[in-house]
Amino acid sequence: MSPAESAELPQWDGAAGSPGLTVAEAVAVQDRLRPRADLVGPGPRRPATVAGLDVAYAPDGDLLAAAVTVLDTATLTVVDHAVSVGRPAFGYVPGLFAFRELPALLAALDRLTVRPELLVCDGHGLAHPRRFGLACHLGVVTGLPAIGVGKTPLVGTWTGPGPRRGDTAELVDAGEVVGRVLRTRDGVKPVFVSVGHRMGLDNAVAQVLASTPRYRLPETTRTADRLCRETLAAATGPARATG
DNA sequence: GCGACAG
DNA sequence: ATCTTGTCGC
Repeated sequence: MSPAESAELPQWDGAAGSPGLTVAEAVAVQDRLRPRADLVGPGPRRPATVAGLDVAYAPDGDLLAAAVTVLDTATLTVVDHAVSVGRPAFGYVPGLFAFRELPALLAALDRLTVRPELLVCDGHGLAHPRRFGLACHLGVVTGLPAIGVGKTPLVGTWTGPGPRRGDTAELVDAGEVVGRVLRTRDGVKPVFVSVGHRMGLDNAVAQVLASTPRYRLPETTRTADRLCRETLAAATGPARATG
């Protein structure tokens, strides 16, 4: 990467380890934004496009690359994409993920030329200790329908689901249904689906199934994951010759 | 008080 | 998230 490009890397307040917000302030922000999340939807039943978002971190944790891919739902092929490179905006605090990744994700979203009809986030939405995970935050901030698809649980308990693709179990936390545990492939570890914004849980599960024709994770997540890793590699490895 | 804890 | 050897299977 050229010096000119490096100079344009987005820089957000607070380098890693010195966040611009305190934990208490971040929690207060979540409490203030939570009422603005639409958890009912139902959201578009047949969206034409769906976006995947993901972030990759450099080994030292000082640099990150965010990627957004927009897929045509009919073919599940990428029709648009964008990336951003920067520093984590907050330390790693389970429950405060958005403050770490959201700035970079928003920067990438801003560079899209196609406005996706749904955001599929790598992480949770409602299935969060304060019911305001990354997917809720991203949805509220962008105004777009958003759902969370987590690979591991953050909160909640469940029983099942059955062993076949499409089998589900309720994800329950403190007596509330906060999401659904969904088997996307026969005999493979399930994923955790929760509502983010402007989409109901039934539809969220349907959208995830529609985007997992072959692997455990949605094509949205897979394409975004690949893109952010490639972007990070390009921003890190090769371009350090003269040193 | 102690452990667990999205990415 | 990232690191990392080996192993099972299409």
